[in-house]
Amino acid sequence: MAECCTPLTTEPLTADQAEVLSRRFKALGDPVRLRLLSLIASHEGGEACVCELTVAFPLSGPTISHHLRVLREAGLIEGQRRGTWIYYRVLPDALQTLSQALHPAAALT
Amino acid sequence: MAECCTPLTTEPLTADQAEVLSRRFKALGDPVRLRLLSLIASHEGGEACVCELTVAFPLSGPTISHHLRVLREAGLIEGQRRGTWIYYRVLPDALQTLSQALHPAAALT
DNA sequence: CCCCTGTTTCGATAGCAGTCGATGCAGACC
DNA sequence: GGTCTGCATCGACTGCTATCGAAACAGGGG
Repeated sequence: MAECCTPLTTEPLTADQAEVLSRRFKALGDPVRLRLLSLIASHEGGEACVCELTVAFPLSGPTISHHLRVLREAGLIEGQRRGTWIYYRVLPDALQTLSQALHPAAALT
Repeated sequence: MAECCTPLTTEPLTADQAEVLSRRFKALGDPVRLRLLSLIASHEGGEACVCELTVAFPLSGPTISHHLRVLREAGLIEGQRRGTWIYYRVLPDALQTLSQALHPAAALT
């Protein structure tokens, strides 16, 4: 699974580690997805309904659904159906993994 | 310039902030670029020559040069010519900005 | 049971991104 | 000065991606 908690600044990434990380960073490499993630994460209760997300952008429903799927398949969010609506929630571990990977590791003497 | 030191988990990103951040994340969304960045950052002295980077991948010189340009234009690295060789160095502030943006902000009560 | 709403999936299209070979440019060395 | 090496840029090709409208699917309510 190539888990990586070591900052990429301390030692070179292996090809496998880079593959895993880049997959997630690529998911963040779109302004719409970044705002979707931010909307979900900062929403009350840590989760948001797709209907709330859709109205926040001048984009069609399928497009929002597509971006949510990209985020979901990158392991950054997960969805849960409750009755009529589907609620999305951020997976904090994924964010932390990325945040740690980018940590400048200023401790390099 | 839409600087953002607030984690995207605490409040929704504006469109401008998302534009700036996504530009950098997109640059990280490729395994080759991620490994290039890691190679540069973890290299002795914090900088690496292009010639060392090129031989680390089964890719052509122009392709490596292209990826370095993407990283450079994203503000993640900078290059400096010294004699025959060009040395690239990581800009730590950029990494820290991204790392902070992704911080899970577990402090949300 | 049928419809209505919310969400995803499908198919198509236009634009972007990764890769290469060829070429150009800047220093170094003879 | 000519040439050789290191690196960047150019032009082209291929594959991926963002977006949409149309259609399918899932629950809820009449």
